[in-house]
Amino acid sequence: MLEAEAARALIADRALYRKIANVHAPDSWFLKRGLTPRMARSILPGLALTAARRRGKLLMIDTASSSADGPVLAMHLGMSGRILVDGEAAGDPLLYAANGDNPKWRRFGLKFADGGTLYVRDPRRLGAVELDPDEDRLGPDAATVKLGYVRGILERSHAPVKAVLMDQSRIAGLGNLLTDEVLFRVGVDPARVAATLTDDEVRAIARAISVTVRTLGTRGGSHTGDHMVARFPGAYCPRDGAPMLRRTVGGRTTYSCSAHQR
DNA sequence: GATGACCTGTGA
DNA sequence: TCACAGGTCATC
Repeated sequence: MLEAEAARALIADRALYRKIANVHAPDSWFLKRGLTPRMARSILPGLALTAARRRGKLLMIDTASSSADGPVLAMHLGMSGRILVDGEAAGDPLLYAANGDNPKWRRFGLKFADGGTLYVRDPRRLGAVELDPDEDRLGPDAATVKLGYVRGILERSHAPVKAVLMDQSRIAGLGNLLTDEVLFRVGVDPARVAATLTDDEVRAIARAISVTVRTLGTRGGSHTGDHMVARFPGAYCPRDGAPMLRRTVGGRTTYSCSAHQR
């Protein structure tokens, strides 16, 4: 989600009000929910980008012709995707992904009438492009969730707290690393059953979500390694020196401190 | 709600 | 050669 925000800012900064001349869509598998390369090539040229929005990890770019609004161009970066505008990427290098520039990793792109480009570079092909996405499949964005809402979803779930926080239909934007970071900061074990959290813990979590998203968000992305959670086998907690635990929680590799996360 | 598939580059 | 990383989706 932090990468998505960096990408959104890059697009807002550099790609708005530029008219699409051509569409590069060499990978039909990368287009989702019925969109085909042929459709993209017939619909998008002639439109200009008018706004760059984001909900969780989903990037949404509004388009318009001179006379009417066009479709919303939605892009998902998966875990290894990046946006490049005129060949330049936003944010820092990714932690778990290739950062080279093999042309075959360009899964989708727009060529602007002024000669510039916007590309999605995604080595692992887990990203996606679609038109007019259903935004409501996502919960409220993590940057704006309120205490009452967080309390509501936590107290009525018997899943591990980490699984609840990572569920995009409940809160949009918290991925594996960011969720570990939030729980590390508040000292809560990711495997705790959500409904058993105390009100103090729920408050701390709600607060940590917005603080963490904001403080890490100003530094480019959650894959940059700019974290307190030490994510490698045999690591020790940077806060108290206790051994870090490596487990699977909510279906994902999870690191937590054996001492201060309870 | 939990699990495995999807996909592919990386490093051992 | 193989385990592993991640977000999302279909399936149990």
